[in-house]
Amino acid sequence: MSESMSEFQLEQAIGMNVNRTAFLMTEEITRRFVEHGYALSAQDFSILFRLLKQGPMTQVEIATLTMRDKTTITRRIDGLVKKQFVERRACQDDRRCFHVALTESGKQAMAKMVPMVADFQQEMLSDISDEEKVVTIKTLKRISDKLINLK
Amino acid sequence: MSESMSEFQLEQAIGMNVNRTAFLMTEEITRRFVEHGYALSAQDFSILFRLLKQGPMTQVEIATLTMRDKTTITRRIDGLVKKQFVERRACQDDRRCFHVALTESGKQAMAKMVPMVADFQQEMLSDISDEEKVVTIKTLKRISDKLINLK
DNA sequence: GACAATAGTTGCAATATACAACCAGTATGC
DNA sequence: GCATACTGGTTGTATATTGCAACTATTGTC
Repeated sequence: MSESMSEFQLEQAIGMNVNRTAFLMTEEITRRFVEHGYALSAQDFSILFRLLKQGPMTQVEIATLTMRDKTTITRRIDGLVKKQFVERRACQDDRRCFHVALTESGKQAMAKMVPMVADFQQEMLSDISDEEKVVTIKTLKRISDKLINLK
Repeated sequence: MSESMSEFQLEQAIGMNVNRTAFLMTEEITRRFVEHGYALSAQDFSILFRLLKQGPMTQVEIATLTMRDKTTITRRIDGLVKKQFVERRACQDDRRCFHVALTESGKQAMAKMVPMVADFQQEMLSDISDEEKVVTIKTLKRISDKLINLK
């Protein structure tokens, strides 16, 4: 069942490679954001990106998608509001919630940042064949799906 | 050169999948550590694993391998010393540095944890073919190598 | 021997996070 | 239609992780 302890190699381990790559990609894209005048975390970018693609959503929806506690999202949205990337709009039919939506300046910022991210990712994959990309993404998805099912 | 903004899909993006998978794997393995009575972060495990495989090393060496500031490592090692997983041994030939080494109880803990991690990773990859595993790890390595060269 | 470099620590601040407790509003059951 | 449960969001608080600046002690270089 289990590999023996002496056989287990960290360098060949999927976990170590996934973590390392995630760390380095996040670091580099954050560096590029800063370089272009956007002080934004990769996490915040992914929230903005979802708002761009899927339109306004409530904080609980964002919390579910990003797998964070809703209190964490309250404070992240506070930060994004302060940076004027998003605004909270009252829901029409439910006075408890907001629709968090990109502002005009948020949209303009995304028009700069999305191509930066797309270029960055293409750059990272430049010498990887299409088939290898597909396999890699499929494998990562299967692992994360499996982990979500465990919860 | 760049994909247009409207074409860029987060779900197909390597960055998003790498991050998500890293987050979920880290969360799950940490949960399993706790479940077995080891309150240890995945980061700390990787330090212990390196000490197990490569033997004692200085804090600066650990900082380089884990890509953290040496002050961060000072405090992580403080924590591992407090948990009695490692000890600082004076270097013979250089009175500035320590060799950080696994203690006996650290080795015993690793004898439990390494199979847990190995099993976990095998479990995650159980329905992935060998070839797909190889491709995935190779792709991740190429990306992280590329990012390290950027620095 | 003076000066630069290195290993490690400490003070400090920033960031990220979640849990508990709470408020306000909505939905359900009877 | 009222009591109760549930839901969306906020605030207080605590914890963890991290790095920079500044420092000490030691070693290496010229």
